[in-house]
Amino acid sequence: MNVRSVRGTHDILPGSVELWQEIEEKTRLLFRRYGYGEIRTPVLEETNLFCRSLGLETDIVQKEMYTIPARRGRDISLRPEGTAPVVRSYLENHLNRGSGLTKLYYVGPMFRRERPQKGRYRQFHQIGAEVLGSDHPGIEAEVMEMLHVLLDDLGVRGVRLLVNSVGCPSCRPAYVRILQERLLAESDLCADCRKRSRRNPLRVLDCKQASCSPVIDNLPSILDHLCRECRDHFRRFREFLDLIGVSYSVTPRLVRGLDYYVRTTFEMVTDRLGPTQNALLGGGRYDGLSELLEGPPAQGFGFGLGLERLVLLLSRNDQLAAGYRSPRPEIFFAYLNEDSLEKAFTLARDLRREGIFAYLDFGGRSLRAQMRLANRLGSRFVCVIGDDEIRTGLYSIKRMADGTQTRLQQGRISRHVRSA
RNA sequence: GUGGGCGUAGCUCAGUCAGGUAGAGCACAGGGUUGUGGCCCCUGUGGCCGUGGGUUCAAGUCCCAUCGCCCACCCCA
Repeated sequence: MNVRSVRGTHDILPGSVELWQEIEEKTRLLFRRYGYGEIRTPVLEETNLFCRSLGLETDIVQKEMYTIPARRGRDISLRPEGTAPVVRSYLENHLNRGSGLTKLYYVGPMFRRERPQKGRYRQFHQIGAEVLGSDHPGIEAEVMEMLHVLLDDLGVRGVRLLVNSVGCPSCRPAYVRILQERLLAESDLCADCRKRSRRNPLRVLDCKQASCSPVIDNLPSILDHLCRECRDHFRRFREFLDLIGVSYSVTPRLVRGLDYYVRTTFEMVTDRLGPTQNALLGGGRYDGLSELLEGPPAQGFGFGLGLERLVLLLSRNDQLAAGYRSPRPEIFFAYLNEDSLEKAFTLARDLRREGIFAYLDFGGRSLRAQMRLANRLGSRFVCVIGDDEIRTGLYSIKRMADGTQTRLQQGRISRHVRSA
């Protein structure tokens, strides 16, 4: 076949889609308990939305967006992430009216034009949640606790929570200057880091090159340069985490890619996805984002979780992935000729109307082949229809488990299937 | 964008080193059983050997190019 799915995109087929459904169902149920409402925003947004919110220097904006040219200045792009669209919708639809706190979650596809790799695709899916209208550190801990419960519910083990504070506009610039001075004086950095040192020094902290590690380890920590408010916020946040009993490690090197983050940032990582694709989910606070979009001040906090990565983790967990079996027919109608097919056709319809899973094959197979099919599908009963049955009005019903067979009147079939 | 691996039946893969009629298992279809599944046995369908070019009497196999998939780097979910 010469038509294939586009690079980096994948079909989710029966047999694996059920795991996705289970994840989504558990998520919806849980998030509802925490007061989140679902929001569905368009997959297309003005390119500008992402340029302004994520930052022009980010990889996403620089090279990873699928952009469709449109009227000058109004190009549109497939969304590369979920937070900016939610905030856009929040502002556009005045969702802040009424209560001070707005909790929203979403599930859907995101698009980034990168080289596909294990756990990273061009169309991928995220579950995300955003809390708008509060800058309280407690809500941050609540989100993490909720995620903790979700992963636990799903049977994900071995996930570590990393937390950090990246400061705010009043303290971060000073730190970045100090950092940059130190970095420009260093000679043992990789080529990328030398570039980053000039353009975006914070990103150096994220470098995974082994050769850069010793240098990075000796750099000043942002946590030592937070302003009083940020320091208090971060301390309070950790107190709440302790209170709920969620364990974490403070990771000053955790900077994250997007410009809009302030104060608390976090990731949940696992070593079961490889050394670099280790982030299962990530997020943080973005109090200035609304203003970047020319909205009124509005604090925000949220996360995005990579569904493909979650599925990858769970697929190795036999009880969830390998345990799936397609639904088994309760009764399979096998027929011998065209007349009996018509009878089977109407009988199947009647039983389905009673809520029974009735299976009828149109492959023109021999009776033997139909029996084999019924067996392979795991049907509990098979009804064989031939001239005898039509003449007498008594239908042969075979229980596949033990091979016993009885003859029943049409009206009795459903009860028989149900009872056994 | 850079590097590595792999493209042979619907699926999983042998065959490539040493050029000589295209293979196995599973799946599918028919039969052994004229109206009855599983186990077993027999038979059968199914391949531009990714694509194009080159070398050769002869290419799945050697050479060149190209496309695709996977993995890794970068970065992230």
